[in-house]
Amino acid sequence: MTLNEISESIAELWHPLSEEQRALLAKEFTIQRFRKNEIIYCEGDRPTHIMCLLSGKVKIYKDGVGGRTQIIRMIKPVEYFAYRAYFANEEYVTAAAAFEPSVICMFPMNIITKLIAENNQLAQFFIKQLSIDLGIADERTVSLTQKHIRGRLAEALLFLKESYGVEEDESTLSIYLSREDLANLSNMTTSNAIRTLSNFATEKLITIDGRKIKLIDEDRLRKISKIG
Amino acid sequence: MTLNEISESIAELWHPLSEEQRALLAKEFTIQRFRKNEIIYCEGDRPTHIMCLLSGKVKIYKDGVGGRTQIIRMIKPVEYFAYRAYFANEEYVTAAAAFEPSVICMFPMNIITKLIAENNQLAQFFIKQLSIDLGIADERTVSLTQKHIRGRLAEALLFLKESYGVEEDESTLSIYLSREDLANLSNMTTSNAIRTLSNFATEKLITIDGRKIKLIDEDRLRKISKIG
DNA sequence: CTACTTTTGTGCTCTAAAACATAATTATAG
DNA sequence: CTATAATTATGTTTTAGAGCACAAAAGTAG
Repeated sequence: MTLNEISESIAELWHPLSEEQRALLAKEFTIQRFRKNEIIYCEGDRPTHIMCLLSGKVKIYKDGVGGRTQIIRMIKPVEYFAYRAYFANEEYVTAAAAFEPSVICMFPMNIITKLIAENNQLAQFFIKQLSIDLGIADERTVSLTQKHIRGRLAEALLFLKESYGVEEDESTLSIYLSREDLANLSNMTTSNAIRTLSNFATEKLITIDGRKIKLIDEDRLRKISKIG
Repeated sequence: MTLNEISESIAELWHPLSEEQRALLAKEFTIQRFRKNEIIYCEGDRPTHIMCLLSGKVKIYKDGVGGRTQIIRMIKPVEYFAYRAYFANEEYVTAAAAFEPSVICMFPMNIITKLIAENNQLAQFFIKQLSIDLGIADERTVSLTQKHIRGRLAEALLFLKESYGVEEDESTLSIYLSREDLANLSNMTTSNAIRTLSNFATEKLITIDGRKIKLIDEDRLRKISKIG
């Protein structure tokens, strides 16, 4: 990957910078590849780099009580992640892993902090991004605690379409998740994810072929998601 | 309240500013009083001011499906709130109300935005605050979805002590919540809050006298909260 | 003081979802 | 290719917690 290709991808971080600042950043970043299911960072680790997902798919998750895992959010290209803990001066409270082979660009956080101090537009980018994410987190708390299983699964399916899009047929989700990941995303047990998914298929809301999920009746899915 | 007293209170916003910037802010802020249970803003409202709670207690909450309410976070003096939606360029996704008579200082967000653009320390204050809040939201999501009722209630009681402190006896919570608010804070029905609370009393973890709650065995409460 | 509303407390019932059990199918490794 | 593990599928049981009913207590208003 050339520096040019990369600077295309990391636009939001890159654009606000002066030539000098870009030179500094260009000298310091590294690119790292992760295999399917490889862990990127763990809960309790000390954050050192901001990460930008160049290609692939990444989950941010948290292991809770009794071996259950909650997927907190999912990252798609070209999003930034892994910086919250550093700004809060904490260790990571979540973990991150790659769903699929992923390429990640890493910038040392101390450089980013320096650039933020010099460059107000960059500061504002982070303020906005954090604000958006906090709003999503608040919404999600209520969805996950109050909606019923069907509502939560419908929401998850629609979210996956929104985030990662569909294949050429316009309806097959581009992300292939295991039933377990789908369960961890929508706060239910794996067996309930399997059961509810096949109920949705029986009701002709979706079709399933292994991990391929095709959304057939989005309107009704939306309704199910909404009423909970 | 004199400007001096106020500038004491709103330190985090005030300190980073230059004389000129302080003058601007001093000209523009307003003070507003809210009665017990009065609504401060609603979901769907357009945000215009950042608020700083000078005295009193405020809840940020969200009404979900089927008439259930979730308390998302609680504000104590002297904390800032109500700014997230503006930064994200959204309407409020939550509502806010006063638990008790509260005094709130309001600054127009367009002034704050201007000050942020000029003053990098102020930008960094918001980056840090948002980062901390996002971490709390992530933790909370997992607690609320995975812990059992007893764990969630124990967590809520400990949180209330942490946030609002205790009275002179060193163990009575300074905040007097209705059972319903306690339920909405810990994601359960009112009857389960009542029941679980009186179980805790029977087990000598707490004593209850109306809305006065005294924490007796904090260690065990912590254990109950931890194991879920 | 009396009437009315809201909050708290307790018992009982019901149900959504977890837990468990067991196949069948599909990957993965040796 | 075979053995082993992981994932998916389905049926059954169990249970945590919601829902409902009702009474007592405490606020609030007229």
